[in-house]
This record gives sequence, C-alpha cells and structure tokens, in this order.
Amino acid sequence: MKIATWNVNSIKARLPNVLEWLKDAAPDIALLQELKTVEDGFPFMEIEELGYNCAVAGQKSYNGVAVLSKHPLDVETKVLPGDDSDEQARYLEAFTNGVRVASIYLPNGNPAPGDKFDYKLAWMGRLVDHARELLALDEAVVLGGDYNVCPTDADVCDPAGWADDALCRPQSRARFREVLWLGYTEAYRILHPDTQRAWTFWDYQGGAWQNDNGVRIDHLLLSPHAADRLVACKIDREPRGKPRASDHTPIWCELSP
DNA sequence: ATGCCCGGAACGTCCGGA
Repeated sequence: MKIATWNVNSIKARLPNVLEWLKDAAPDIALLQELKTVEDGFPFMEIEELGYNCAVAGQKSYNGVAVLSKHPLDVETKVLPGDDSDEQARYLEAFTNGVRVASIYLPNGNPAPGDKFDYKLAWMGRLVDHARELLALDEAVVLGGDYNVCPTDADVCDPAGWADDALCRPQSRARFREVLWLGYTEAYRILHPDTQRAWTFWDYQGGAWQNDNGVRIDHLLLSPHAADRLVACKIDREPRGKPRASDHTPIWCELSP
C-alpha cells in the first residue's frame, strides 16, 4: 500500500499536474494540502474518474486539505481537536483500507516571533495531544503532510540563513520531536538516515529549484503498527520539475500488507 | 534586500506562502 502526501499549492491551478501524477505514481492513498478552495470548488469528478474516493476540508483562498483513496473512505474528523475557535482548514482525518490517515497542513508561523508563530506552536501542541490519543487506539496511523518544520539542520540547504525562520526555530523542532517521542516514526529519515539534500520544497524565487536550494518539510509520521510495515519511502522530484509546478514535491511511503 | 516567484481575489495591488 502506497501512501503519498503533496502540498499542491492550489488544486485548481495544479489539476493537470495532479491528474498526471495520480496516473504515474498511482498511490493507494494521497494526502493533499493547500487546496486554496472551498469544497464546492474541488474537482471531484476528474479525480473520481481515476478511481479515487475524495474527502475534502476546504476554505476560500487559503489552506484546505484532502484525502484521496482507491478504497472506501470514512471521514473521522475535519478539525484538529483542541480549539473550537480555529476555523482554518488544516486537518482531515479518515479511515481507509485498514489505516487511519491524516492530511496535515501545519501553520507556517512566519514571521517569528509574533502572533502567527504563537498560532503555529499552539497548533503543534494540539497535534501532540491528538497524536497521543490516536496511539491509544492501537491502530496503524499515518500522519502525513506539510509540517512546515525542518527537523534538523540536515534538512535545510542553508542552516545559518534559515536559523531564525519559523520552520527551523528550536521551539518548532522541539514540538515536532514531541510527536516522535510519543512513539511515531518519521518514515523518510528512518530509512535514509544519511541522505543529504533530500528536499521536498524549493522556493519559486531566486532560482531555488535550478540551484537545488530546498528544505525538507513534508513528512510522513507512522504509529508503531504502521512503522512495523514500512518497506520504502521516497521523495519524488519529478513533479517539481514540470511546467506550472507546485513549490512542493510529493513524498510517499510503502506499507506491507 | 520580507525582494526576486506564484496563486487567489479582483481589476489596485495586496496577502500569504516558506
């Protein structure tokens, strides 16, 4: 079973790229972020024609996440618990093919310090609490998405230049590690501990893609039952090099049956 | 150099992204 995550940076602008990728990569489950549309604007028909069931948490202009699955799909929740006043569409949790999955679009948090950074850290605190509750279910869980966190300096092209960025701040990294310490495994690093320059995001600006100046911020976090089944994890650079590309590229993991 | 590039909303440029 192949589970992929991709921040598409607008599902409408990216639809041809997404359809091509779904055909080529053929993930069983795809977690999408930054749809930038309400649910009514989501291209259900085109994606369902490729054999996917779709669950969407939308929002006008910003955020928005989805779970696609070739298997029957049950939505568990479209909000991250812990703050009833939070109206940003950044979390969708579903159950499909025996796995609980969440599509996560964690707040960017810049500029830091500031209100947005406070919101990021609070959101991460809620994620830690919820991730802990999910472990108690004793299920295979995959929490995947755009975490907007570079876990270590090995995940940044220019650690000194990014040191004060919300993606690299010690508080962001500490809360990311809190999830790991609960018992989750980060799929890419556990299989590729020494691989360098394994980016998932390259800025549109400054020739970042051409110069391979990126960061690794899209992650798949696995509960113990899921981690026991992990056989592969790969960053697929191909979509980033295509015309009208998202600034992120997909990453996927393979779980044994 | 919070700009360089994008997408959305909207029709002016500004906001948000990371």
